[in-house]
Amino acid sequence: MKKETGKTSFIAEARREQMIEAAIKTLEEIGYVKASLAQIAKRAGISTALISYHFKDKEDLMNHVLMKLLQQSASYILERVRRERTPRAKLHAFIEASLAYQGTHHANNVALIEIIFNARTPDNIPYYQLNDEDDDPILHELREILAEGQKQGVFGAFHTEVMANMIQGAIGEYMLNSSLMKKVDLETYSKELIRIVNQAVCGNVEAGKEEDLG
Amino acid sequence: MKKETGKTSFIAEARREQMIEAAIKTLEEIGYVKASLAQIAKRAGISTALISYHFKDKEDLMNHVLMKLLQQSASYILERVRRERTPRAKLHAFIEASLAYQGTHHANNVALIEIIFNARTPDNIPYYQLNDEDDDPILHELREILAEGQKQGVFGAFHTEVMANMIQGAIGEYMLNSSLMKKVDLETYSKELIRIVNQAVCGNVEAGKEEDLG
DNA sequence: TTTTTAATTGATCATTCAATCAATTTTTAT
DNA sequence: ATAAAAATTGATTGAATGATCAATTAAAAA
Repeated sequence: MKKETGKTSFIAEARREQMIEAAIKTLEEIGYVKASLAQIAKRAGISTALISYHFKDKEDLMNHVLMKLLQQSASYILERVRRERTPRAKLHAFIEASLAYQGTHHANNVALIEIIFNARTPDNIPYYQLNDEDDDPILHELREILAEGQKQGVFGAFHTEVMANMIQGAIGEYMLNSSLMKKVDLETYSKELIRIVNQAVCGNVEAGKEEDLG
Repeated sequence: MKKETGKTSFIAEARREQMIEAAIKTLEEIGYVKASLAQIAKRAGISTALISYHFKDKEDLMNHVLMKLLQQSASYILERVRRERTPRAKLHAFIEASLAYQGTHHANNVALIEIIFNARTPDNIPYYQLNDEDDDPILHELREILAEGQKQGVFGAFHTEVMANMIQGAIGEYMLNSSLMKKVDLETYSKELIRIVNQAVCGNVEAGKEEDLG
């Protein structure tokens, strides 16, 4: 890892992967504030200094963790959405896959939350206030599904940006609100949310026309 | 503040209030991780030791800040909801007030987020995973509005718990997602969200009967 | 006024942490 | 086999932090 070329050896890459996994486990177990390099190293079974050797600094490590978490959930969801053909089926798949991922990758979600709400850029801007550079690919897909449904006339009139974020918010709520998790199991929440959203997007196409809707 | 009686002098109470305000400002400006007692004291124009004198420890201070933030937003929202009479009007007021509070109390919301996603109990449980003891009074009100609307027959059939959390999630999304704030202004988001929710709760009361809805 | 109690401070302590470095082992290249 | 580069470690450093304490000032009670 001494050379500045983009190349990294297999062993270095494996180590980095190992550290990223250990970091995720650490974040889940004790949270960001207590997730010191020593704690992460302990879980990886290595020395603290080795982390500094493979990553520029702690922020660099956390950024790699974050990237991995985002890519993993995005590919999981998008893959399932793209199996479907119609906007309605895609929308259902989107909600179902988003919630299913949370159910099957709990540690990942906790780690994601810990990083997003704790990490800050060098100029001290919290990650949760960062506008995802280009754009969140998941939200982008959701927007496209909604727009396509409206174009095809199977969805009614509504403000797509607001609808998309409402759906995302409803999905995220299940991840954040643990008392909700206790009251409603994942399957029920998924099924009912799909039903409610379906009702919301179906809309009253004629009635909507009286006003200028986005 | 030496005596263990419940009484606190006026001056002590004012100081505590001042420190809580300084803590909110600090949390907004530099975030929880960097919000050391020294930073908070600096913004309050007092010495670090004085915080330890008036609060048991840092966690105690943060708990007081959190309580104040929760009470303030709850009273703001609930007061406006209770002015309305019909379930539909109450629901609209709920959404509008929740979003309006965010718009007019930005610092408070940032501080709230910082605490909820960073603070942990002594046994290391993050606040965001805590089931609000009894129950969140805001969510409770929302549930009641929805149930009452269904009872009166002005709302259709839907799973109230899921609907309530979907609405809360949609509201919270605006607070958390800053790229959304840039794309859609608060007034538009509020108006459109009310419209969408209205469509969702109105429901197709007859069509819903074919299945067993919660 | 005097005395007692409350409020406030500066200094200090022990701890924790990220980062660094020289030294050592392992891997790769010659 | 040997030299060179990469990987890994233990120890250390310097900075930051929460908490504590004796000392000082302000307020309240006597």
